[in-house]
Amino acid sequence: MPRRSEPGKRPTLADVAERAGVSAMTVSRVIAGNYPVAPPTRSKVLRAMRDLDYVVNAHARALAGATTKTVALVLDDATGPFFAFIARGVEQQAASEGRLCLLCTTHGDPERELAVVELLREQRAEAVILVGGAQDTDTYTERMASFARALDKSGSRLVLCGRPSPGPDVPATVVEYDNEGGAYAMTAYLLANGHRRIAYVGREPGLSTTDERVRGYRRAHADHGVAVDEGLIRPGTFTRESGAAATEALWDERGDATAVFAATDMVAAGVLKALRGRGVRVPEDVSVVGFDDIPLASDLTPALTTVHVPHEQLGREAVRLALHRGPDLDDRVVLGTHIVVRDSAAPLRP
Amino acid sequence: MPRRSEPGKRPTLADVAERAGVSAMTVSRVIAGNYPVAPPTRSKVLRAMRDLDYVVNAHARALAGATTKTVALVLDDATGPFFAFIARGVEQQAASEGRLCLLCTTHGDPERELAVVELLREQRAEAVILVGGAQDTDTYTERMASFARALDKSGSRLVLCGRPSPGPDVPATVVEYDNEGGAYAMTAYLLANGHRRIAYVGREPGLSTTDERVRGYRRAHADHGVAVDEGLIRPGTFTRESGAAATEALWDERGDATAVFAATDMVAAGVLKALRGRGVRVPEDVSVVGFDDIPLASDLTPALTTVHVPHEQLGREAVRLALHRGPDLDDRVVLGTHIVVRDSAAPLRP
DNA sequence: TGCCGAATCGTTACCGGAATCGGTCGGTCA
DNA sequence: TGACCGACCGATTCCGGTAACGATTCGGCA
Repeated sequence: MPRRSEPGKRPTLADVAERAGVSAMTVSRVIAGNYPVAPPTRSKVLRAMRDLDYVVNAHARALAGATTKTVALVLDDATGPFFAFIARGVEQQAASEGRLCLLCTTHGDPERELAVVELLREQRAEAVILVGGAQDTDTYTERMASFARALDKSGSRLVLCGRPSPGPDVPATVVEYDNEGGAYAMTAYLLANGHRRIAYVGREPGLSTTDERVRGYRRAHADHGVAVDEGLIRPGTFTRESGAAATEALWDERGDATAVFAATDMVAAGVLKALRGRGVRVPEDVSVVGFDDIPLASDLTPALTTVHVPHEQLGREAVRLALHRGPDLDDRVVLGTHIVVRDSAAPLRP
Repeated sequence: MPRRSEPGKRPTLADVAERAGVSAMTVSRVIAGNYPVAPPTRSKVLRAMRDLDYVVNAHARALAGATTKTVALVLDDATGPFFAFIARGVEQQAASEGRLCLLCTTHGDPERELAVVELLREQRAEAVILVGGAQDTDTYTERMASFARALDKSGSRLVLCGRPSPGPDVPATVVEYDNEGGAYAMTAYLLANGHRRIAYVGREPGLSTTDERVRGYRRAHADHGVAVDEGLIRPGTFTRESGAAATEALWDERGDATAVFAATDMVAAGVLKALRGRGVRVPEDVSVVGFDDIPLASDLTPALTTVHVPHEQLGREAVRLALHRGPDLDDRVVLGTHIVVRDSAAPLRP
């Protein structure tokens, strides 16, 4: 028998069905829209739905076998310089595919990352998108592989976004961008402008991102027949302070670099600050370039020449690939990067 | 009879129960932990859960009457200058209260906002947090009231964050910050520094935020016995370009302002750029101040003196208030603002 | 007139947990 | 010694949908 609508409760399918004088199944079909329902019946149902202010229960629907229509985005910290752009890409693509987006943060804590993944297993999200963040590479691969398998068992797809692939035979999707190519192009640009002593500032040890960028830096040197001066590759973290400190140290030690390739735009901001403090003019005396193309880059003085990373597209692709997977679609995509020329780099002056 | 665990399926409560040799209810109690279970029984159950790699189904749980443990955050655009900070506050507080966070964006489109609210009604989110964004004030109040009532019927609480209250008798929670007070303090600061002709740049018509700030601006003038020169209050939107354009127009028309109060930091960036273009020195010739205290503020040259808005706390309070409501807790909270003195404002020089 | 298939709609059986209810068992207290 | 209490556990029902299958109606056509 159809459940009568008690006053305090939210209306259910059965309530709508009763009011419309049809069965619950018919109401369900009207909502789904993928099954023929006679027009008069349909309008009766729609009317009842409106009268009762009925809304489906997403959880009941999810439980009954339909998909959850949910993707989850996991990032270090929502306030990171470019996470917002990835989030926008993810949210937009998710919305356009009729999905809702769950947001979690880990603050770079692997333990919390694990807890979050467990939480998302409970949620049965269709995709779990892990974004960026520093990784200790020794356990990274197996951690990701374990996440991928666990999520797979719960019916979710793991997507690694801007993170290295955990290797083959792991049920995960990877969306990366061309770190090496970007660094190569930028280094080649500086070399073509006559620079020969190009410092690389902010090499964070054990971070694949850094390794790839340095690889591009080296390859560009090799292709231009220029030997890399190892003393110009300076370690550091991806912060403004680190960029400033590394620059101070470099100039204290030797002041002969004519260009500085900062590991990130944030590092470049620190580099610029340190150089300004020393009275070094940019780009007249020294050229400075960055990587990422965050909004800050165009706000700096001088506006920063940098490598553009398609953050928003990264997020979009992550959702797209996770949702429609097939034999024709690849499990790994590498998005292109390109340099953006602004005012902080100039040809070498004799 | 307990359902036997078919190979392909995810394990359920019944599977765990069967393996542990107890009833499903007992397993449920072990998980909930709020009901006595004999230690041997408990460990048997825990073991079975581990063996089967069991995870609860959040949707089944939500359906069975427990709460959804979910809050929803709705904002214009994740890449806005301070939305990320609100998002961080919301996510952190949600996480610390054991809730998951749904993220939706509207791109300032009221129609999409409505669609999003409907979607969230289906999700039965415990709280729906609407953040900032431009509002056409004529229909705003009734729209919010309608949202509040609709969500209330679906068991969700509407939270307006940084938005004006829709009035009493509406089942909504409001978390605001002191726009008028911040503008008052900043204007008073400039007046105390000897400035008498203080331009207000970026009054966006029909936006309550603007109205409140201008009110503080006026009140400070009145309290200091200084007449407001209406010609110094300039309209505009909250963008860099608008700030630059308004400054150009103002200086073309009259160049006698000794200080500029920009409606937002972003506007201030435009003001600074326009002044720099005209060779006007900041703060030697003209003082410039902003509102919001976004990261950009400290990156500008000179670093911007501005009004700090506690964005992160705003998000945190939104979740906190929505979750534990009671007769002792208020439905409306106004967070304080305060000025942050940096380098862009100086005493008036004779 | 009678058969057949398409169009519609209802019935039944879950989905995976939580809550209610009731019952067993060991021990306390008068 | 018997009433009573609290810890502990299981059967049952319900939550609000969906999928699969069955039933019914009706027009076309032989």
